[in-house]
Amino acid sequence: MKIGDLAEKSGLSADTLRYYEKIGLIPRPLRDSGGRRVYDRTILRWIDFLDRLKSTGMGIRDRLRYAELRSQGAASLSERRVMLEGHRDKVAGDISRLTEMLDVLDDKIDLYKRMEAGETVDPAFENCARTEHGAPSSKDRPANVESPSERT
Amino acid sequence: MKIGDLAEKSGLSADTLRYYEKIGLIPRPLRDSGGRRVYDRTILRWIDFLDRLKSTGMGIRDRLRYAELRSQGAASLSERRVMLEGHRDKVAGDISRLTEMLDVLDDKIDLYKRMEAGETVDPAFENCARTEHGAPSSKDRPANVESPSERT
DNA sequence: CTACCGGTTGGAGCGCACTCCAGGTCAAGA
DNA sequence: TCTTGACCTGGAGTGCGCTCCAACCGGTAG
Repeated sequence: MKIGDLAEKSGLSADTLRYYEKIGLIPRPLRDSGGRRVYDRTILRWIDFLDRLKSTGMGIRDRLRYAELRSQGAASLSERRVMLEGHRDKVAGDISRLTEMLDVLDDKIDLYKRMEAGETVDPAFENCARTEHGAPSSKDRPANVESPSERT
Repeated sequence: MKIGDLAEKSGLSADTLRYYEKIGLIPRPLRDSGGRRVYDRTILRWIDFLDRLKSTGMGIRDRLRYAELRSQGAASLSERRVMLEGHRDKVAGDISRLTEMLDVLDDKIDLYKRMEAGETVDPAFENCARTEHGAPSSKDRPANVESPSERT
């Protein structure tokens, strides 16, 4: 497999593949007689996994560290496991944040639909949905203000 | 509320708040007699919502667009709703991707644990968990290779 | 009066993750 | 043989999202 084929199969650009190689995310492939990279198709599984790590929020530092450990073979197994466990927890946290946001968005979309339909809705609830209930209280008013006009 | 107080309450730095103001994410606040920014506490809800948009993957362009629409008031309601619906779908997609990854990670962590325990596991399943089953087939071997030695 | 603290501005710098480009080599098809 | 096109290298450039800095100002406590 040449770099163009791999690019097509992996969804990354040839530039990105060379970049990943340069920084050490993917191992240096063999070369053909003309000096061109020749990839073993097993690299695809690794790239897929890397991609998943990335798309689930693992930064390049950690991916690099993981790649380094991987290249060290079986001796790094437990360290890799620890990294994966850490990432697992991060992903679980992200899922719950996103799920919360889904509720917020649904509420807000609903609110907007009702407002579009001409329903009278207390606009004080804007940007409050499920995160901060209630309209702003009148205590704790801003003091020291020069000219409290012009409300955006 | 001065910028330092808002920074503390919002979790953003004063620099970031000024930056958000500069690019138009948050409206220009009033100033006191000394030219210092004085914030209405309602800004906190907006900042919180912006933060949620950001932390759930909405880029700065879209947040900017949303902020612009918001500043136009009620006339932009339906356009904002459309944006939120788009984001909602994106978030829902992200949740399913993350949930998939959670499974992949759990499988992989399990695999590693078994390997650490000395169990004989086919290493061909590395980086395959739930995404690509089976070991690499022997058909489709890399051809045209000069020297298939030196395996990283 | 002076020191200090927290604010002001414009602009430079940074880390991530690519992305693009110039200028070259090489193999295969017309 | 000539041309085409994929590939090579090193390095510059890009967009996001801040973050830091110098140099300055103004109110308050000692």
